[in-house]
Amino acid sequence: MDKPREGERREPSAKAEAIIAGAMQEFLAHGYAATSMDRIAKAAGVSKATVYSYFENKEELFSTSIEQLAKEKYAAVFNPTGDRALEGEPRIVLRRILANFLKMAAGDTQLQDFMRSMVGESGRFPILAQVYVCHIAKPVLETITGYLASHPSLQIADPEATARIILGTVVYFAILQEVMHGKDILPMEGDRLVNSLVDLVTCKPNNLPK
Amino acid sequence: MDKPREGERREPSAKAEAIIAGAMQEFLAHGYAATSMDRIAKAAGVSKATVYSYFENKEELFSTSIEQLAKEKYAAVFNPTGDRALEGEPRIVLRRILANFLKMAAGDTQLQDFMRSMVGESGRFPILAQVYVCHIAKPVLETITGYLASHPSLQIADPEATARIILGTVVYFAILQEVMHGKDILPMEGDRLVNSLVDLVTCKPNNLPK
DNA sequence: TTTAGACTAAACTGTTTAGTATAGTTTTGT
DNA sequence: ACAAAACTATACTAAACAGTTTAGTCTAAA
Repeated sequence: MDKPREGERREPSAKAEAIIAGAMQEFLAHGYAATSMDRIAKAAGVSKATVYSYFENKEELFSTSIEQLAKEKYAAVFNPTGDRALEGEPRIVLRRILANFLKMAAGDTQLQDFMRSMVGESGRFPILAQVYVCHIAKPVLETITGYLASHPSLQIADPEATARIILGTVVYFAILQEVMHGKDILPMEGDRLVNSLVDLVTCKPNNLPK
Repeated sequence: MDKPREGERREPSAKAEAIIAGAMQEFLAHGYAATSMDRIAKAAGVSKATVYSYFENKEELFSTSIEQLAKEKYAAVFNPTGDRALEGEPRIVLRRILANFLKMAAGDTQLQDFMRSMVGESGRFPILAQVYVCHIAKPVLETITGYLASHPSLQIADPEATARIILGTVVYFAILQEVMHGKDILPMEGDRLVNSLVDLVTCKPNNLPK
């Protein structure tokens, strides 16, 4: 009659993983309020009682799922080019990293749904906002800031503010084009934006687009 | 027994306005799925039957409310300084407009909730995304682009891309600081960002912050 | 063979929902 | 003054919801 929760975590049980996977799918597709525990159980191929044996309630399952997704997406967006992604001529490195982010954002509908959930539920789930700020935005901004500051050839007056400009430009572009489906109405090549941005921050706007 | 809907719009009835106001309040506070029509009726000081006499169903009321709010917020954010906001030295004009936007975004919690709803519900309500793209993002980008292009002294190589950089920078800053409550963890003065941004796009990064 | 834990399907509780229907009350124009 | 139109309050239906409980199945170890 005893359930597997007592030791906090016994092992990354296959059932628990299936439940989280099903929960992610449903929460991302329908949002927190419109997703039922019955649907999650069905999507996970598991009984509802099993869901409740692994997770206290709907809120905990939601938080757990989205927090894990945050880790996955962070890793997926910022690792794929390997740890040597920062090697090379700064302007080329910047272009490659930013273009890669935009490519990911355009191709990964789960990432788009994740952005929607994060922003959309941040009011009712402040912990999600905190996870985003601390575990995604902060390390990314610090990485960019550090990179800009450690390359004097770039001549960045205020690396911290410049990091905000860089991240804001590409994230809002992804939101507008993909999340809000703006690319049909306001088309623009990601590379064009990235080139303009890199030219701007490296203070070398020496050519017209294309 | 006949209800006032037959002629599409009879007049901006006080009841209809009250219903929309109540709906906005509840939808912004709790999101679409978690808002009940009973609560909207109560918030509007109106019976539920009256709500259904003015609006077909929940979805229509939601769309109508958010679309109206989009108009109001667009006007509130981009008009308050008057039509002469674009007069004066370009760098000062840019600084004033961007700083004003950030001030609005920081002080208007309804605007923050509106951003949350727009992004959060854009997956389930594509029409909202369309309203945002066509009636907010597009005119704003065109205004900025036109301003940049019509001031050759600014030396903007690609005004269209630069407009995206400007808007993305300030909107994502507002999202990160206010919507996601990042200002407690990653504090930064809005003016510092605006100064860096304007220095960057006008190609005069001639001073360190403050 | 027994036993304990993990699991399932299904029923159940109490609440909430969208939307409708009804019957009575106020407002409005004439 | 009067009748139609607009409105309110309330009750209702049928469905869905979170969360619990029950009764029973499967598996692996003792």
